[in-house]
Amino acid sequence: MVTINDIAKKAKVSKSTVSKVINNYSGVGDDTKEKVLKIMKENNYWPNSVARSLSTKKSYTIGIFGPQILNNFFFREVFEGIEAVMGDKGYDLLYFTNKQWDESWVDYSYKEKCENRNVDGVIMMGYGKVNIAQFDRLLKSEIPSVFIDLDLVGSNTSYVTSDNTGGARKAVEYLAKLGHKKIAMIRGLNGFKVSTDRFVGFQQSIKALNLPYNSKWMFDGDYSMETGYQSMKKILRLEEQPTAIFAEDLIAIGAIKAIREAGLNVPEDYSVIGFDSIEVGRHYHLTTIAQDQIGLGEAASKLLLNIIDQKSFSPIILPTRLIIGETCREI
Amino acid sequence: MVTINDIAKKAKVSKSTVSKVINNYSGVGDDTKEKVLKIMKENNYWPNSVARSLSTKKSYTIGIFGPQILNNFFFREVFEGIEAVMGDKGYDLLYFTNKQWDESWVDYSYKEKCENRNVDGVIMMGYGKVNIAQFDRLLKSEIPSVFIDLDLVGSNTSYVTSDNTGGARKAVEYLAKLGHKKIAMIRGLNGFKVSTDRFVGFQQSIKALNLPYNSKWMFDGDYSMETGYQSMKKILRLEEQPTAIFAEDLIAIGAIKAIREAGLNVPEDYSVIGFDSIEVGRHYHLTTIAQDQIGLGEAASKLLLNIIDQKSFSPIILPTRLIIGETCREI
DNA sequence: CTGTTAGCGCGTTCAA
DNA sequence: TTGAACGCGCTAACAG
Repeated sequence: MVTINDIAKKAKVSKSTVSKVINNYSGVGDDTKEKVLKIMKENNYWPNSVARSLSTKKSYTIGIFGPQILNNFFFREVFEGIEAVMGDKGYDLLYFTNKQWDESWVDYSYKEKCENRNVDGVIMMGYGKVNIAQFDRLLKSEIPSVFIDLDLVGSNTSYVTSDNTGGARKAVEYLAKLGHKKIAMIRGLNGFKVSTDRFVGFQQSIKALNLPYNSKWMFDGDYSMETGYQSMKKILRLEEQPTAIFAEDLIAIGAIKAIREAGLNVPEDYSVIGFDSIEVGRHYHLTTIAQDQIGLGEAASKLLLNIIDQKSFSPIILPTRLIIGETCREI
Repeated sequence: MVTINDIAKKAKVSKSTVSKVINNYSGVGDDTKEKVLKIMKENNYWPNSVARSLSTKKSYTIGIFGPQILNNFFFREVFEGIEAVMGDKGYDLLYFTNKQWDESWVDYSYKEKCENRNVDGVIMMGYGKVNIAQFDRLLKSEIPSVFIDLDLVGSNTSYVTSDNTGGARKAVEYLAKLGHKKIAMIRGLNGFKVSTDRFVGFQQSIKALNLPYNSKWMFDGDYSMETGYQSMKKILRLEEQPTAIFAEDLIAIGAIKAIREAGLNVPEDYSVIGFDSIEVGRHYHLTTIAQDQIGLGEAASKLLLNIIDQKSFSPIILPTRLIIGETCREI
């Protein structure tokens, strides 16, 4: 590896002069500067980030934590948005694996892992209310951090999320416009803010539109097709039937599967509206409330960069959008 | 941030003694060792990786390059395998964004980017034959590297891939067993080794089984539903019709769409067999040749660790598996 | 405008 | 068994 010393020797100057050229500082003669630049290029030289960050405390690295990122098609798109913005600004991304240091640390040592790698900031995604206690030391530290879909704030912490409450209202309002009054909701992701918010929005609209609320039409589960499938089977056995189902995309797909297995059809027998707009949903022509996943990643990145620059740390709430597919009908 | 000096002072020993404790070296008294360990724990101390890698040249970081990783559901699963193995071994993953240093570098500076970040090794994925020239400096360097689906070898370079040739043969053999003789193939990913290999396997089987080969049944395109859709529309207009279609999953799904739009059915009118076994395919009950994506990531990681340890660098070819869905029928 | 020196946090000789 | 001194590659004060 070619180092600053190599360049200095070849250019017959001191390494601090080379350093000044690298950082484009003033106080270097035009001819020496040119000479140094020439030799740098000839040798494919670029200053080592690791050594650099040791003395500057700036690594141009953003840490990423998330227990479910890689096997989740939602976060995959968020990641895409992060990459675009951070790449433009000259940052690389350090994905922290689940490696553990010591049994006494388990995986609550976010702060130490960040300090250990000198990251300039960290994006946390895929965590719910249940994990909050784990973030204690991180939140109290000086490390700039942005949470996705978890409303934590602090002097160096903020968050980005979609307008889940408003999105759920949109879903109910759309169904109501089509004439639906009896609406079931299947929730996944228990203990996650997104789920709570959507439930709140659902209830707000039910009340505002004077629609009947029936606790038998409310279901809980995890974020899976299976939850939708099993919940829908229960709905099918109900005496008083809803005419529409509201559920996150993957769950909605499971529900559709159960409906079809029962010899019924969507939207003829039940209208189904999803939430998220994941790729798979498009193959079902699912009517859904879309989030802007890439936008979430971009917004999180810009917010984090602002926090790093000590500019602003106001949370960002992104709007949702109704996408009309073929799974809802007028009744 | 608490450093080795803080610990040394609090324990009233020199920092080199602390260093010896950290690295579990011999030559430290039991009582001093215990005292130091106690103070380390009390202060949530862990040695800084950045500083450490500067002197040891070992960063416990694996670099990841890939132009299409994040928006590709195939590589998402590969990534999952990488994370599992690397996490176990104490490595974190550095995802290189598309940031550029200088117009004269464009994005061919893999070697320098690796050196710049002191990564211990690098996994390259999503590249094809067309990119080979870009890897010249990387391959000639000492940096341990593993390519996924690109057969590059060297003293510190190796690769991992699926048995694409054999997989394609399996597909044709299965169709032949069902009575199909006239088989069309739609290829995506031009310029990529996987595509070439699959085509070779296809032709081998056609020859071995004495099936008719018709150049009008061969189609090229990119890896997209659209390619499948458009190619299938052309097939539908052909005088001499094939009875079965072989194509990568996403392409196969596009073909199915075209078939259905024409008022025909799968597998009644055409049998369709895919390759890859991506998640979306399961929603179509696609018969397909499955690769082990997670296994690819795991194998690449283990191979890279072996190269790092100077153990072995033999390429790894993973077997494929026929998954019988509902898109092929006996004729 | 240029070079010398010290220090970032850690590992590694080599004396003591 | 311990610690002082040096170096990893770079930046930043400070002299000259």
